[in-house]
Amino acid sequence: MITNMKHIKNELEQKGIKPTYQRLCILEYLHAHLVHPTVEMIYDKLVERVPTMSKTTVYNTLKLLSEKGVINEITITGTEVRYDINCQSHHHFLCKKCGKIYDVDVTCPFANMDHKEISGHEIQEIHGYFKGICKECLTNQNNE
Amino acid sequence: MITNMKHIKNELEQKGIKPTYQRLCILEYLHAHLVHPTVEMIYDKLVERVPTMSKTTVYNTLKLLSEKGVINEITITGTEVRYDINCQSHHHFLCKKCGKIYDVDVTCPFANMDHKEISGHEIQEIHGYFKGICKECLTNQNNE
DNA sequence: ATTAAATTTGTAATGATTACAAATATGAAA
DNA sequence: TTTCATATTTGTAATCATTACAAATTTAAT
Repeated sequence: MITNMKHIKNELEQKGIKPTYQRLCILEYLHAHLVHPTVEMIYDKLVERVPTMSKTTVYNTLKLLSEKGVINEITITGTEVRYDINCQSHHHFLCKKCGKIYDVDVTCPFANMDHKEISGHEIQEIHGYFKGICKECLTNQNNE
Repeated sequence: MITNMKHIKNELEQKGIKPTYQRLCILEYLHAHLVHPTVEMIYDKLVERVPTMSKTTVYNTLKLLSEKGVINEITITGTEVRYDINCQSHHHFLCKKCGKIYDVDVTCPFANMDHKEISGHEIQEIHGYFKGICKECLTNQNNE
């Protein structure tokens, strides 16, 4: 996947978002880090390169990108929002032990749902996720 | 559904949870209020009947019940956890406008999944939800 | 260069949740 | 029943994520 600044600038412009430097940095970070980072993680890394970066800007930008459909909010943990670039529909797996979120390769069962409503409610987003113990933690358990 | 205290006491005992008065009250409340309440909502109502009830107890109890599989944590909103008695597998719809969470009557596509693992991760919970604008808010919009 | 609008920034406030220790209730043993 | 150990509950203080807000800065158009 080509994710240089020029492409990211295009991505923002196509969605009608003014491509400011901060926004470019934040979106680039998400393209480069597909581990579903928190606001904290994004801010901590970016502030190293861009010392004037403010955490409020990270919040504002993520909110804007989310509203415009560029990224997704992942609300699995209940304590903090994680962020994901909005690519093809996929699901997530949250490890209850280490807290890591994995992409899961199951095709969303509702992705090709012809109707965009359910019980009269207008559907805008479809989410699915699993919780449990991840592969890595399972093998670690056996070695203890 | 019969949800008197005796049945709720049994429910707790069968799961190996000591049926204290506070726990009975909290679980009874969840049985009687299937609107996916927050901790705040549960506490505010119960403290009227049981003035000594502490919010920490509500937190502790909900955590315990959740760990024992008696109830489910719903982490759709990202800002607060909602609670649900753990009945048959179902999905949820969150209205982005009014914040209400509806039960949605779609059979979980993964419910009868024969394998309890995915990509090597051990599956303990399966969740699915939709976000959008609910029926009620849609009709209200048209009247404004 | 000027000005208005949009964006960014820092700080303070809010709200949910957790930590923790004291108080209380429970249940078994004497 | 009394005593003692353990589990539970309670209240307060701390923490952590998020939001509110106004001042500072940047941007874009005139």
